[in-house]
Amino acid sequence: MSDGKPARPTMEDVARHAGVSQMTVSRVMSSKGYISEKVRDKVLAAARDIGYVQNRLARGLRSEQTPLIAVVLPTLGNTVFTDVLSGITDALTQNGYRPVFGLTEYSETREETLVRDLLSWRPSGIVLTGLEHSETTRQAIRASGVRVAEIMDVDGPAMECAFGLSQKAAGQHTARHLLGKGHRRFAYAGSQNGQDLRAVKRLEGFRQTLRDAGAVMISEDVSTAPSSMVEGRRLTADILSRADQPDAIYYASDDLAAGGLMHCLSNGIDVPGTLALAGFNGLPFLNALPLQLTTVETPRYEIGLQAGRFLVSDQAQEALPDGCVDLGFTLIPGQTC
Amino acid sequence: MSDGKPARPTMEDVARHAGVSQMTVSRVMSSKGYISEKVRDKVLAAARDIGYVQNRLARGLRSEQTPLIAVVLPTLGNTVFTDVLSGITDALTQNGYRPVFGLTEYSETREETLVRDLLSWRPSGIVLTGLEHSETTRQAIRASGVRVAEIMDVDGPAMECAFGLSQKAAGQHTARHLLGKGHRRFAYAGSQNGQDLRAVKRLEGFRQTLRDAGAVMISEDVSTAPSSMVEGRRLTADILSRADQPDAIYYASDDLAAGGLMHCLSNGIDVPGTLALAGFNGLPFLNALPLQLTTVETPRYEIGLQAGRFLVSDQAQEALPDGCVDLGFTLIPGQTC
DNA sequence: ATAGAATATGTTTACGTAAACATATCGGTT
DNA sequence: AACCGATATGTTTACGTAAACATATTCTAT
Repeated sequence: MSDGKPARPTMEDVARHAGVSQMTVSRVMSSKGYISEKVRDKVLAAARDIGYVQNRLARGLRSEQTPLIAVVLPTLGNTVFTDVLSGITDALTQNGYRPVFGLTEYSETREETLVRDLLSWRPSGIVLTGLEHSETTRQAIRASGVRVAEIMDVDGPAMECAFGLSQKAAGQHTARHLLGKGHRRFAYAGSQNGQDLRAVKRLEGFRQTLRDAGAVMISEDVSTAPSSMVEGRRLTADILSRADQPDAIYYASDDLAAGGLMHCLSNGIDVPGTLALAGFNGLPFLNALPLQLTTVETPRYEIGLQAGRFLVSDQAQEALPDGCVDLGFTLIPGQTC
Repeated sequence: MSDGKPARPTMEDVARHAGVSQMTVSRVMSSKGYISEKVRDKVLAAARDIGYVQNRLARGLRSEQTPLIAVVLPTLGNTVFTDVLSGITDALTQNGYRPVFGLTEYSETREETLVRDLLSWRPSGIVLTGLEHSETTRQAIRASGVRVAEIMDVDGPAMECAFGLSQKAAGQHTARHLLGKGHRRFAYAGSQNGQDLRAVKRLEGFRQTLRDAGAVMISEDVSTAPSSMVEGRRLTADILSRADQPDAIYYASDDLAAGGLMHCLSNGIDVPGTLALAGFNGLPFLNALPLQLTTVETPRYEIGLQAGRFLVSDQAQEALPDGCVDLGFTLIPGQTC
C-alpha cells in the first residue's frame, strides 16, 4: 500500500476501465471522429470514476497546437489594461481558449524576453500592446508562425491586425475641442517618463493641432512615476507655480487629470474659468468627481474582445488597408473646459 | 523550395549544428548537470543561429512539472482582483513562473469547470479566491497534488494555506467605529446578489457587533448588478426614500459607497451629520472624492504577492494554526462618519 | 443480394524533451 | 602506477496524447 506518487490516471487507464482502446478514449475526449453513444457514455463514466483529467501538455505536443493565447501588456496597474484583459479573457473563454500573460512594465527589452518565453508554450496566438516592437520581437513571432493581434493603437502598420483607436486623432480631437472653447495657452502633463508610446502619439496629435491653430504649448511636464492622482496633483501644482501660466492643461490620463482637478478645487482655482482640464480614457471613477471631467472615452473592453475573437477565429478580420481595425473614441465634453 | 510548414527547430537541430548530442543541448538549456564552458557557448550560439525556442509542452510532459500557476478569480471588473493579480504576477515572474487564469463570475459551478480545465495544464500550483469551494473542486485539486493558496479570506479552515484578512473582523471593526461615532440606525447596501461571500462575511460581522451593542439594522438591500457607483447611488436613493431612515449606511464596497456619497452631495444631504457612510477596500480613487470616505483598506497587492511566493517556494509558509496568513486591514476614518 | 459509402473501433507511431543509466576523461591521492 | 571521485558527454527510453493508417461493422441504394 505504498504510493509516494498518486500517479494521475491516463487515457490508458480510462480505456482499460471502459474496455476500449486508448485511441477510442482520445476520440471521446476530443469529440473527433465517429463514436457510438454507448461507447461514449461508457468512456465518460469510466473517466469520471477514476478521476481522469486530460493532459494538455501531451495533447499540445502531439497535435502541435494549443488553446492558449499569449497576452503581453505593459501593466495591470492601469484600468485601461485590465479592461482590455477582461475583454480578451471573455473572448477566449467563450471559445475554449485560455490566456497566459506577462507584463512588460513598458520596457522593450522585457517585451523581447517575455515574448520569447511565452512562445515556448506554443500558443496559437499572441496579443501585443501597441504597434512598436523590436526587430527581435517581430522576428521571433514571425518565425513561430503564431497569429498576432496588436491592441490600443492603429496609427501605423500592423504585423497582422491591430485593434484600437487613433491615438493621434484623439489628441487632435481634444486639442480642437479646447481651442473651440477659446483656450490658447496650453500645458501638458504626462507620466511614465514617456514610455507609454500611445500617450506620446496623443501628444503629437495635440501639438500638431495647436501648431496649426497658432496656439502655444507653454510646457510639457512628464514625471517618471506611473500615472496616479497624487502624481497629477503634484504635476499640476508644479505647472501652476511658474510665472508663465497656461489656461488649459492636457493630461496623459484621467488619473492625472483628476489629481489636477483636486488641486484646483483645494486651491480655489476656477475650473474651467481660470484653467481648463482634459484627460483621457473615460474611466468610470470620473463620475464620482464633483465636476465632470472632460475626457476621451475609449472602447477598452471592446478592443480586447475583438482582438481575442480575431485570434481564435479562423478567418481573417476585414480590416482597414493597413491591417487595422479602428474602434474609435468618444469625446466627453464634461465641465472642466 | 516548398515549405508549407516552417518546422520549428528542436534540440536535435541545435545539437547537429553544434556537433553535440541532443542531451547535451538539453543540459545547457536547463542548466542541469556538468557542461564545459566551451560546449555551453557553442550550443547557445547554435541555438541563437537557428532561432531555437524551447518547447515547454514537451519539457513539461517529460519532467512532469511546469512553471505554471493556475489563478482563479471571480472577475477582473473589480480593482480588488486586478490588484491581487498584479501581486501574484510579480511574485511568479520573479521566480520564472507564469500565471494562467480564468474567471468564475462568482459562480461555484464555473469554478468547478474552470479548476478542472486549468488542472489539465498540470500547473504546479493554483490560487483560489475565498475559502468556500465545492467538494468536487476540492477533490479535483487534492487528486492533482498541486499546491493551493486561497486568497482574500482567513475566516475558516484553508485547504493548505490562505492569505488574506478576516472579513468578519473588518465588518465588526467598521460597526464599532460607526457605533463609536454615535450612530444607531443602520442600513446595508450590497451588490452582486450576495454572491460575493467575503461581503457576506463582513455583513455578518457587522450585524453581530450591532446586535451586541443593541443597535438596529433597519434594512439590507442587495442588488443583483455588479458593484458600481451608479448602483450605489441607486441603492442609496432607494434606502432614503423609505419612511424608516437610517443614520448610517454600510456599503459592501467603495464603489457603492462613492455612489451613495454622490447621491447625498447632489441632494444636499448632510454627511456625516444626517447620514454617515462607510465603504470597504480603500481604493485609490477615494482620494478624488470631495469628502474622504470612511473605509477599510485591504492589502490586496501584498496578498497576491505572498500567495504567489508561497506557491513557488518549496518550504511551507509559517502560518496560523488553521493554515491562514492574516495580512490584516486598516480602518481609514475619513470624513463620512 | 451486393457494392459502396458511412460509421465505428483498433494498432502503430511520433511529437520534443529529460530521467535513468552508461561511459569517458581528467586531476589528485596513495 | 593504480585508483578514485569529480567532471563531462553520450545512449536509450518514456512521458501522454493524437495523427496516420488499418479494419470491422453497419447502413443505403440499386
